[in-house]
Amino acid sequence: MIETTNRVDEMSQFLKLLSDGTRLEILRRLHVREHCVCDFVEMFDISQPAVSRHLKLLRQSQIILERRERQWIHFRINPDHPQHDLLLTILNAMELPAIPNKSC
Amino acid sequence: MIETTNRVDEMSQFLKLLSDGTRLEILRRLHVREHCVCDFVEMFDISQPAVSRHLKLLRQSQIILERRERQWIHFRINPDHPQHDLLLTILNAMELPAIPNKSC
DNA sequence: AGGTTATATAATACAATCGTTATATAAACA
DNA sequence: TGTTTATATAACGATTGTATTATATAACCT
Repeated sequence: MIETTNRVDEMSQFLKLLSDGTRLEILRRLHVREHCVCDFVEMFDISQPAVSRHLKLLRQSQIILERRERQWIHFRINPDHPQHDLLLTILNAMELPAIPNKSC
Repeated sequence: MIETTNRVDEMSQFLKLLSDGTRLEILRRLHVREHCVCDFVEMFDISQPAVSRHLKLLRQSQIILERRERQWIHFRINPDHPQHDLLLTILNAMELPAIPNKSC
């Protein structure tokens, strides 16, 4: 049961990281394309340090990767994260369902 | 963007409910079969009121359904919950990967 | 070198979460 | 009716999460 407990703990940790609206929105944007910190600072109604902290949590858990280019730090989703597939499923589940075609 | 924000909020609320080890374990068990409160009280090293509170959160959000039978209350996963498919994906992601057969 | 821009960290306050113990309710049973 | 069993609620405390402001660091530009 230790094996199972670890899996539950890992999953609950992972889901905890996704269970914040700001972080989910960050990931939703990163799913579309790379963004720098300043994009998110503009985007949200919270302080720059608050944004920085959210990004740090996602980075520390390897859900996102960073790349410095001159003075900007760009973030992107890490496709090699163990739960990457699940992340995509969750992000897709937030998209609007496709509008069905009338008469193909 | 209001539409999107709502979707993000709903999802983060949903994931918050799943981001607790005890609740994930409860759901993992309910995925196998119905359980009564007393099963969970035996199973975990927390008090009966603590178990009751976790079940209340899952019930209030309609992730699980309850059924009273004599003095026991039985819980089961609600297959009609809007995020039911996602829940199953998450529960399955916690299972051990199948051991590949050597030479079929 | 000094100023500006981009980002991170520290200190702190507040709110949310999760546990506990004590108590209430509801059904079963003697 | 009184007791036992199953479950829920209330009150409270400890821990964690998330925000803020102030400050530090790092890169770039005169």
